[in-house]
Amino acid sequence: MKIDEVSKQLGLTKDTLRYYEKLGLIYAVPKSASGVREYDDLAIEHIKFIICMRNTGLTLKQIKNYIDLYNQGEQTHDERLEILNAQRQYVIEQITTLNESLEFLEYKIARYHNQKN
Amino acid sequence: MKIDEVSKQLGLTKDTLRYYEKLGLIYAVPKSASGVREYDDLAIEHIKFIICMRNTGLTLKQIKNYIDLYNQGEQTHDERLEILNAQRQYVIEQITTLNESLEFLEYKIARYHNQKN
DNA sequence: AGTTGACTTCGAGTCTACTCCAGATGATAT
DNA sequence: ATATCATCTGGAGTAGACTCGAAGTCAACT
Repeated sequence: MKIDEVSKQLGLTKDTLRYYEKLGLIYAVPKSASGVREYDDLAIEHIKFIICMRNTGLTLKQIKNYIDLYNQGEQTHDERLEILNAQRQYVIEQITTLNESLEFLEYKIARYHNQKN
Repeated sequence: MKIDEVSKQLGLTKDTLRYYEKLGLIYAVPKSASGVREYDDLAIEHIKFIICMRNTGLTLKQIKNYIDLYNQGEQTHDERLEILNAQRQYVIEQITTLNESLEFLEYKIARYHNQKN
């Protein structure tokens, strides 16, 4: 798959895909002899992982850090587990906050329908 | 309440509180004769509203727009309702996305505990 | 009276995450 | 063969949300 198709499939712009690669977030994107990226399944999975982590609120720097740890191998196992656990906790908090905001929005909307605002 | 106490209570820095006011997000913060802010209950509620809207993913500009509409009175009723409804929908989507990310994180964490990674 | 500490304004600087542009190269269609 | 199109690199620019520093003011304590 070339960059345009990946872009459409994953919802990132082509610039963003190249930007992530430049930051070192995506390694091992195969390139043709003339330098054109040819994304394989591994690269796609890798990008999906980045999108997922980004959705949880990690910065690109933090994601890079995680990937670097991963590449350092077994010795960073515990540190990576800690990151995942912390992020899990953070996601739970975010969901709680969003549920509260949702309730508040629905309360407001109900009031709007009662012409009270 | 002076700015330092508000800052601690709401979790925004003093700079951020002044910044929001400068953007026109918080109006009517009473000031003492010498120009010191003295936040009252109305101002606090107002800031809590801003934090809540920000948590749903609205930009400060969008929040400002909503507040401006509000200040224009009854004639913007429908437009404001539309904004709230759209944001409600967006929050629901965010919760869905976060739940998916949570599942993925838990799957990863489980694998880590099985020594598979 | 002087010092301390919290407040003020204003403008500039920072960080994150893109986003865009220029100029070059290469593959494909007519 | 030439035109079109997508891709490439490198670097600059942008948007959003702060964050900081300088210089000044004011209230309260010693």
